[in-house]
Amino acid sequence: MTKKAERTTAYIIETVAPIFNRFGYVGTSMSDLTEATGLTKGAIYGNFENKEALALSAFEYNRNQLLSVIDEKLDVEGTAMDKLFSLMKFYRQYDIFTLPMGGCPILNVGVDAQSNNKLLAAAVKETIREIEGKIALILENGVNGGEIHLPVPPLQFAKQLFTMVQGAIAMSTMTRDRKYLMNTIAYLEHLVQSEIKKR
Amino acid sequence: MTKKAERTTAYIIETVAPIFNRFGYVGTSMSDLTEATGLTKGAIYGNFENKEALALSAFEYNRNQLLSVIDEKLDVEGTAMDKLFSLMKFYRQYDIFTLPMGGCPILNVGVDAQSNNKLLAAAVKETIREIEGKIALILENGVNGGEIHLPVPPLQFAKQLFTMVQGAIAMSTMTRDRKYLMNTIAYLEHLVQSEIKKR
DNA sequence: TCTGTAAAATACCGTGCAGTATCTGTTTTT
DNA sequence: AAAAACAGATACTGCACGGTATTTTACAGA
Repeated sequence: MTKKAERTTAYIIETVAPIFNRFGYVGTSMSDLTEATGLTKGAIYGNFENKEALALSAFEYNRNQLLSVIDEKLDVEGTAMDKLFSLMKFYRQYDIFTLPMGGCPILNVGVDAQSNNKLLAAAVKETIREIEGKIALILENGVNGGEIHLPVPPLQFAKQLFTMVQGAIAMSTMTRDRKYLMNTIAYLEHLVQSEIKKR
Repeated sequence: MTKKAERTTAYIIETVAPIFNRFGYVGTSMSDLTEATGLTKGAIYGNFENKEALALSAFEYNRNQLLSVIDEKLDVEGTAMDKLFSLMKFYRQYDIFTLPMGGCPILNVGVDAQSNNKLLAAAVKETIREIEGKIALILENGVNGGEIHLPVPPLQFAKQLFTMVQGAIAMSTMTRDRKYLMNTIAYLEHLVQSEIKKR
């Protein structure tokens, strides 16, 4: 059986992660966290060195959730095109997916931490790199299999795709209008279909 | 001659605007502002009701700077295509343009204020609406003049364009890599050229 | 130059912050 | 079941926060 402290640590992280993501690093106080967890400061500081370490763990928790869903969506059976469409279908619902975690962790933490917390900012940067890499890999396999052709190198195309997706997320977040997400993904599906698929 | 207080108010706003934009509403303390301005709390609170009112004025100051540059770029002599390219050229340098104001005010405030400050969040939403409207107007004139054709209504096309631009801004900001901006704008120029220009 | 007023400086609230030393209760091990 | 180890609660620290009442200074109009 897992140790008591391990379970408490896990409980704290999953409770605290959406709060940090939603209100930001400076916008979240330790008393917000004791209130949400029902634990005292003693319990939290017994499991985490300080606020920054907790915030980092919280981001990593959200990030891991996101990365595993992306892996799952890209791991579907089929062609590179099937995988890409599977990912697009996921992003069409991205606002709903990220609702329980308090919004897009990449956007929220990426913007919030930019000037307030170098550690978090670096973690976001790395996460972006990873996602772009995953998409690029699919594209590369598609090219090598003779299934698709790209006007630019796979990684650059992946970056372009992800930039547009992230733009849609940003606009949907700021305006609270999910049409940005829907319309952008629809456009990207059209783009992928008509631009890179060999006929 | 302008009254003393008016000049002080203006001085406070322009000094404080980049700080609020950079560090966010909760991330900026009144003592940060007294330090930056060289004024005391008495001076600041004599000119602004409270921190929130000051933050709102600061955002409006940045927003107005941005909107007037956009107006200027869209007011160039020539066709709708000329105007669009003029705007794209501006966004290619957007990171440099926004450097003295502490980053993109739409992205920074839009994300930061989302859960911390309804007033600011609403102001951002309205600013987005205005910019989209300005772009849509150019597109509409281009369509009416028989210069361009659009696959969707002007406002929707404007929203799509702006979403991609904002995505590039977000990615450049988060990764501190301006290539996202360059590549995305290059793509958009190609898109505009090939998709909507009548030949 | 004098004087009334407007503007800015000062000194001070009360509160909430992150963090901690210590104590108590609970597991786990023997 | 007793001892040892660990987890969590309590109570507290010093400090920085936003905001304000009051005093001092600078300025404009006569």
